[in-house]
Amino acid sequence: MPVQLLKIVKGKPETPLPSHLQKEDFKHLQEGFDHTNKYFEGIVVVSYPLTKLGDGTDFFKVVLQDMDDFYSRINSINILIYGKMAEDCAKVTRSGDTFVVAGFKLEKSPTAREDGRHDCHLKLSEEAGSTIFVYKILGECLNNFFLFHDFIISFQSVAPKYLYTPLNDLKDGTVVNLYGIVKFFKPPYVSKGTDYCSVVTLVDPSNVKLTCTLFNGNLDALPKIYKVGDIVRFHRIKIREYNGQMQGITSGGFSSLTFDGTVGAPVVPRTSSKVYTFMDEEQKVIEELRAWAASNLSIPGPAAKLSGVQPMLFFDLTCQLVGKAKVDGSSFLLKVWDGTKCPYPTWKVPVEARDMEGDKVHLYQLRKLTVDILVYDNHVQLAKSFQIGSFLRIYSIHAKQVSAHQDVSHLEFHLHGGTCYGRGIGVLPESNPDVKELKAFLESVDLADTQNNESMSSLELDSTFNNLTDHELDLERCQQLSVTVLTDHQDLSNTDLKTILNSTAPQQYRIRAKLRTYKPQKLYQSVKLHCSKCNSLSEVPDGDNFDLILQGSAITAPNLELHNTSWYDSVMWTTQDQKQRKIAIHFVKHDEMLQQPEDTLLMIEGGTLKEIWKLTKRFKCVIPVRSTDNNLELLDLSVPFLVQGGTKYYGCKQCSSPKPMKSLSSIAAKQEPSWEPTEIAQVLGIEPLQYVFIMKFTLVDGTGALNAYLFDYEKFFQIPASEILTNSFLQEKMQMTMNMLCPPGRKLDDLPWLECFIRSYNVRNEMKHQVCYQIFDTTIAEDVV
DNA sequence: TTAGGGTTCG
Repeated sequence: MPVQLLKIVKGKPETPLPSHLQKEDFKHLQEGFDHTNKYFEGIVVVSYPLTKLGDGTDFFKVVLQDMDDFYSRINSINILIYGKMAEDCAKVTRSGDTFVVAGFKLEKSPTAREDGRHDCHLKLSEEAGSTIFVYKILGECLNNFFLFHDFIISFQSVAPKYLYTPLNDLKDGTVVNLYGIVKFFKPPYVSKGTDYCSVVTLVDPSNVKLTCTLFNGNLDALPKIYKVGDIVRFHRIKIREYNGQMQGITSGGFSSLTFDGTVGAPVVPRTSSKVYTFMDEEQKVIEELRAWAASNLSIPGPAAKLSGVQPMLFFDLTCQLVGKAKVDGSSFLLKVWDGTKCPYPTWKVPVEARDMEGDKVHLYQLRKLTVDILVYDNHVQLAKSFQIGSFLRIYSIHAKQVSAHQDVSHLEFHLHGGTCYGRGIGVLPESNPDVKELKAFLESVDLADTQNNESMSSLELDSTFNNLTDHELDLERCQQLSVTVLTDHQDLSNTDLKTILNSTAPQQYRIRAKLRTYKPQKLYQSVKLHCSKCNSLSEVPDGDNFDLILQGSAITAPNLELHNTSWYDSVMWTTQDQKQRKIAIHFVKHDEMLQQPEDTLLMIEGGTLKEIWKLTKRFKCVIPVRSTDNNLELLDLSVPFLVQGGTKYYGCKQCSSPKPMKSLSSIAAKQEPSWEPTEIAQVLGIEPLQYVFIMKFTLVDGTGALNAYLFDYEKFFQIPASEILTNSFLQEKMQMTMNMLCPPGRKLDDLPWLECFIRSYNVRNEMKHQVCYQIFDTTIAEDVV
């Protein structure tokens, strides 16, 4: 058994507690100390039966022993728990469990003299805002997605088991516990009664659906479902027959946990419950449901960005709230952004400046990127309550195309009244992976960029326009200044193209010319892979090929003898579909411990493209592998040897000599493995290919025309070629840049000037000799991109 | 009690 397991068994949970909580020493559990944001941790040495106090309140008492000072004369303290928290806690607590308690009230213990324990006791209840984390003795660990599978599978939990009913086995009039995958949901909305309501349709591997209607006066008590495909666990849901079908409805004591449904994502429950059980079975069930869903349900892909909005359709948007304003009695304005630019003109809802809530400077800075979403009727009350800066997911926004005066149409965003099709709004916590991604993206958005480029993509219906549009102003500017700048050789003077064409190669020139046309016009076709060793260029393989090779490699089952080595932990499961595909994931360890998901490199056998893609959202690096008799190995070099973030890294077939995966263990053993692609490539014997833009510019200056090649990793467009294929924002940025260099439909006179360095060189083969030109040491002017 | 899934008044 690996050594790190003992660390957990001996009562040292590795789980990250909420970061604001600080550990409190046993000896500091005294009156006069401030225990706000403090927690105490101890082992349950005695637990008394659950009882009722005179007023009917449930009461549960345990004794916690301080493990930091085990041999002190006084090292235990009474913990008194009241109400529902007592009931919940009593169900799961056993001697030997570790308790972490926070938000407690400290009082003098009247029984200290008799029981010889601490002279204070701690009182906890849900009403007082207390929190209890219960760690089971056998290595269960809240929040820890790794959960040391092989360890847990070999032990049975000591806690009482809940029974879960499959959805095809529900009976009218019963109260049951169940699991399900969210097939449809309405985010909580204000009902016409006194409560919030959320409607959730679940499905499970029995392929039976169940629609549940959930009510609660407390928004937080309803399941925290963020997207279709999430997995829920409901406890104590009442089953009734309605219109000939089974229906779920909240009953007293209803509680829920929600999990991300993505294969390989951390199994972290989302819940507002202060106490909940979370055992080895949960981990397994969630993983099984994820695997079943991945092969049997079609879970929608990533949601649209504003840059990808389709007119006349409905879409879900993950965004940040920048401003809000009342409009009238039945509608309310949310001003939001997601860092991308909507390619269509969008409306601005006229509101009085004094009614607009939000940071004025921020609203102004983001004015070109924010969109106005008007929400109606039942959504108004909820919308009013949102904090500026919070992250929202707005479900089923209507992108309505409206033709206004002079046939100029614009897009309006409405969240219509009602809850059809899950129409609604939810707040996402900052811990949500989509929010983390969005936040990082928003921070990377350079506002100066969009201010200049704004006019290229849309004519805002904005009263700030004067006689000249920004577009015209830009053109005027371009006619005088160059849209490119030189990064070196400033002393060189210009040479006209005719002189260059009449000269011998090789030479270098500074030129001033206009871009008459360029190839390829479809910019994504300009991205190639380059091997700096053999200087070969190749096309970027498409996903279909990747998928085919993955399917081929999935035919061979993972070799169990290669599982769980000193440097990685392995998990394996079988898909429930007809293919019965076996998937194995090997999580690489560092210093015998698993790292946080965002730092983790994993290897996957038998996964599909979709599964690999999902894993890359959560984990730092994913390497598709296959097993042979003795080793884990890379697949064919037609597929990436590494997927990191959104980028697929390929190796040169000609120059690489792939080594078995165990070569990676040398990086894993390093002080702080950074998992740099170049380093990974090196130990795996891979000569990495670099993404590069290859374009042909036809340049003219009135004296002649020549074709010059652009060979650019990043410098010219200031966009990494490696990211362009997966980042729609960068694609849009590049398209805008090209539109600026070579505005479509313009006469030659109206084109902007480009200052460039070009070098001439000879290309000779048996048949002919040719002089070619390449652009170098040139970049797009800062105020253009 | 409320809602009981299946796009819109604006």
